[in-house]
Amino acid sequence: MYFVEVILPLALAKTFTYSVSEAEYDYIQKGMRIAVPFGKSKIYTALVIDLHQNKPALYEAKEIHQILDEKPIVTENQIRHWQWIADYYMCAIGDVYRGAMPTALLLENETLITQKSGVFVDESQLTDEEFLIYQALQQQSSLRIQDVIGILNKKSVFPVIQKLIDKGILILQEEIQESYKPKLVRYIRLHPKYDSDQGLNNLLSTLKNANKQKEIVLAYFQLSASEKKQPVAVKQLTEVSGVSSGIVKALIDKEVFEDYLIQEDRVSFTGESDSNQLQLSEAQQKAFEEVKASLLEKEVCLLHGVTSSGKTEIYIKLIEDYLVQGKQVLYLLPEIALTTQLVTRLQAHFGNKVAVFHSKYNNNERVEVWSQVLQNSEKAQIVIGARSALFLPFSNLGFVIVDEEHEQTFKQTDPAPRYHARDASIVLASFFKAKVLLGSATPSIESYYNTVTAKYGLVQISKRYGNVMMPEIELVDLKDKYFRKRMTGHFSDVMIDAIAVALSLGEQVILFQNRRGYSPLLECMTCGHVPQCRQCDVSLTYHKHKNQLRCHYCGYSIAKPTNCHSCSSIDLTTKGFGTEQIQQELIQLFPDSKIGRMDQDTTRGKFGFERIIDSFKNREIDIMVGTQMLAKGLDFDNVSLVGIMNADNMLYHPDFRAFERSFQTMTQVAGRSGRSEKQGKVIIQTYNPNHNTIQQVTNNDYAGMYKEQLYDRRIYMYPPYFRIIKITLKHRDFDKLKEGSMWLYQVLNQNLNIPVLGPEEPGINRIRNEFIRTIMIKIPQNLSINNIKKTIQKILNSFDAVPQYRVIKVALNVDFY
DNA sequence: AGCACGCCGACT
DNA sequence: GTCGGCGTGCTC
Repeated sequence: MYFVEVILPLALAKTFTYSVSEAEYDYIQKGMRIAVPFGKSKIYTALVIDLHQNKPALYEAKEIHQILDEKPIVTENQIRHWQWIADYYMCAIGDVYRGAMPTALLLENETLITQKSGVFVDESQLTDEEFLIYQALQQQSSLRIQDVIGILNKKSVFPVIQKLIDKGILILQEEIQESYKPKLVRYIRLHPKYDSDQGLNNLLSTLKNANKQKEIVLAYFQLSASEKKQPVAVKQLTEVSGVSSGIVKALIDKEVFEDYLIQEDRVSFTGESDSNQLQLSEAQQKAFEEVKASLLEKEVCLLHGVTSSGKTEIYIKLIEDYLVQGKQVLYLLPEIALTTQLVTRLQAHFGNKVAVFHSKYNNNERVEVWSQVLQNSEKAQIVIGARSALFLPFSNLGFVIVDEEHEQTFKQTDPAPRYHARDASIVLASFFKAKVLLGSATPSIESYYNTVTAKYGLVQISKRYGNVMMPEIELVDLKDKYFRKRMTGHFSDVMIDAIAVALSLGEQVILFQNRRGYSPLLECMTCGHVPQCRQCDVSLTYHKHKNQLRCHYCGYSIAKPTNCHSCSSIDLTTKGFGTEQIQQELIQLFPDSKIGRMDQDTTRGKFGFERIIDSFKNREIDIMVGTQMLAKGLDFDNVSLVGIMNADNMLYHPDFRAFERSFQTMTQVAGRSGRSEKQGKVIIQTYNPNHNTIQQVTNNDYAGMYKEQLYDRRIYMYPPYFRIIKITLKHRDFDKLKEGSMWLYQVLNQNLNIPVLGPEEPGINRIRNEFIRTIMIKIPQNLSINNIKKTIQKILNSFDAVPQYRVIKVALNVDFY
């Protein structure tokens, strides 16, 4: 009796046991995928994590369906890492497995319905519905369940299908197919019979009367000569010669050419690495050596360098060191939008050793990077990616860089696993005894605290690269400006003058407004009614360009109403403002300038972001208006002015990190200003010019911000002194949710003996028709987090055992960000 | 998580 | 009478 232990891509805490034959047992290795039947009709891609001979006592193990791999595609270190993530972030290992694998490697079955062959069918014996299915099968050989639902126009199609099976007309087939298809490129070469000179002469004479064909042959010779014996692709040939592929085909038929296929990487980069030695500035060189020294002693080092201090060059130097040792390097970025810039820079040094992995890559591309990393291939020595890149099958990881370490996008919030890529990568690195470098101009309070307690090393750069000065920051008091009527729309006179000066000098301007859309609200002037989302507890946002109202939580949209839904008044007005309105106002103020906008609405699609960035870099745009997307590590060399339209809406978020984040965002946006020969300028419009955080931004006072925030965190019991677990409960029934969350709160509070807060109704208390309550648990640093998690898990299990409450959806967020 | 089974209201 | 609503329980 032989068995395998597998994990399934489902939110189930357990592993499952299947039986295998002796031959299969000998063949299968840990880390291979197998297809297994699960439940009545499903087939899932399971991952083998163990092989054994212990027959389960309580149930009969099913047999596996098929083996999908020839070699393991998941390493033991990965499984160990996934297990750590599941334990630490309190989710099922199946959640991690599903989130970690490229979807193309995780196939489910599809039930196909086909007609039983050689059976006589008496059509008069069929009901109308049965006849419809039968008829459809005369057109196509097989139907999917989804197709049948369409044909019958109803959901419960299984009874009908079952009857047809009983009548012996249909059979069901379970299909599971690899969806990864290697990319094949068609190449062409001269037929061997023309290899000799004699053959060549023959060839030219046979083509004497075929001009087009002769052109192609000549183009072929040209290409094969210039490409230094490189194979010639058909596509290339038709492009160069300008002749249609039909003529190529004619020549293949004539046996002048022969074609062949080569499997090609979708994700390869052409381009040579320059052998130029990267020259570090004195400050960079010093930082580089300090980081190296620090990493000799500690596993993790924080590189705190002000904006534009040239951290990337230091990373590159460090990467070189690890590549020399033959190690793999993982470079994590908060935003996939930033990868293009970085990839270009890294390729200039490392050529084809750079691979990219992120969620905007399509399935096939992701599978290719996965297998290159697995094979420790030359092409994937350096992997750049967003947080999910940390799930790749590294075998020889030596160095991890987490750039813009403070960014909250490193923490996954919605589907489980709710992991923090920075923290999870530190654990991953420890499995390989690899080193980690965190980089930021505005480190998170947590990471900086870890350097103060000497857990991490710390290296600082306080000067910008090339001795560029830090920008000069000017505050504009909005209260005063409105009082003295010096405002035009949302622009103060100071801001308008500064923009005009910058434009007149041919310099570019960035304006930051942390809210997209035209204006958040549409309000009725007669009755005060504000249109709300039907499914969520939020007001709809007005988007002028599309003339519609949209919900930013669920995407629901309606056309802009002409009169109030409540009182039918036509006197509607807009309140507040977003990027779109700023853009409109700018067009009025600076009609001769080109104005661009960068936010979620304008950067959709795979290259949306790059397009906008490129046109700004190429100076096709004079003024760029954008949300915090602008704050993330982009380098522009002609921006002399940065304007922050309203600093206050950031400061007053109901969140313990609001001040830290405001400081980070403003400092990062401000950092986009400044050029080599001239000090940059930043103008911040605010109602609170004396606010501590605003002052800290103005004085570039990270230490002051850190000290003040740390004090608050201790007083109010937040990280780094306390770990936070946030529990979110959701249900459509308001009263049931209220009761259930109160029950859970009370039981947690009685059993934990640590601060438990809530159950709280969040500011937005309904999304997609579900009401929401949250409970926060604060765990002091000196207590065992494992024991507390065990207790929480037990309490959640008993919550689930209460019949009224089990329908309430519960989500756990460990280290809530 | 999905999915089937099973028990109740509203309709061809 | 059926269709489909969702509460319940299980999946190796």
